[in-house]
Amino acid sequence: MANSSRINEAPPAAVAEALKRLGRNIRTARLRRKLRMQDVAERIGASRYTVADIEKGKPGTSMAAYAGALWALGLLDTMNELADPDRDEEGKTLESVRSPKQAPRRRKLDNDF
Amino acid sequence: MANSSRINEAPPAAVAEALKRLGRNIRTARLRRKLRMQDVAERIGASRYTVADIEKGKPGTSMAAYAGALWALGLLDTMNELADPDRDEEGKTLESVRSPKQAPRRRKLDNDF
DNA sequence: CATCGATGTTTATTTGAAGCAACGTATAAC
DNA sequence: GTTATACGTTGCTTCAAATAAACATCGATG
Repeated sequence: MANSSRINEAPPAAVAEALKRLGRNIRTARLRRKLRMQDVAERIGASRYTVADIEKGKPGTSMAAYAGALWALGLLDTMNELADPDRDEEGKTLESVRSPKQAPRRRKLDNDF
Repeated sequence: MANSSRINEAPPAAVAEALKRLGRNIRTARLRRKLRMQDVAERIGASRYTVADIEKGKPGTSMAAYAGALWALGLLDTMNELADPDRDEEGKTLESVRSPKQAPRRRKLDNDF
């Protein structure tokens, strides 16, 4: 990354916690399968240091690295439900009759929410 | 070569597809909530270009950016099941009686798996 | 309890992610 | 149809993600 964005430098607590839990889950799955960090690294074409970052829940590490780790462990299918529109009940309620391809226009000094 | 890892440059097809689906899901959720890319960007402290990358499923974009987008849309809880050890039936089967904190040692020329 | 591989940590280096500005296109609101 | 805004895309700059080497520590296994 470059100009350091807040989401990577200091993510909201809920996000940071979610990443740490994901990292712990990935580590648990790896150890259950008796694989070394390097084994996972080789399967996804990365270094063992990147796998270590994933298991620490490092925010700035790439999405592909995380997804690749899941893939290497045979857990990629657990990603399919992520933000699944069919399960997004709140979203379905909010949706209007039509499905716009763009967000609605805002007035210049629209300071809502 | 420093920053270029295969997982970011050319992820496995299954991983690339999972990321694109996730990006589409996030876009659907955003539009249902009638938010602009910039609205989501401001909530997570990033630029609209990063949100655009997320919705395209760009592999190299940070995990925190993806998780932050889910958080901004109230969908972070869908991440809790990711690689959940309790649901990892294959992992539980593979696990030995004890839970080692390290992967087993390998011989030097161990070329298995 | 000794060995040696797995993992943590540091440092240095390189490359690409992220920001930003600018321009063009698409679309929704009128 | 007109217009203001959302979105797509490109080129450029900046700085952190990723790598690798080196060393320390942890821990599985005999």
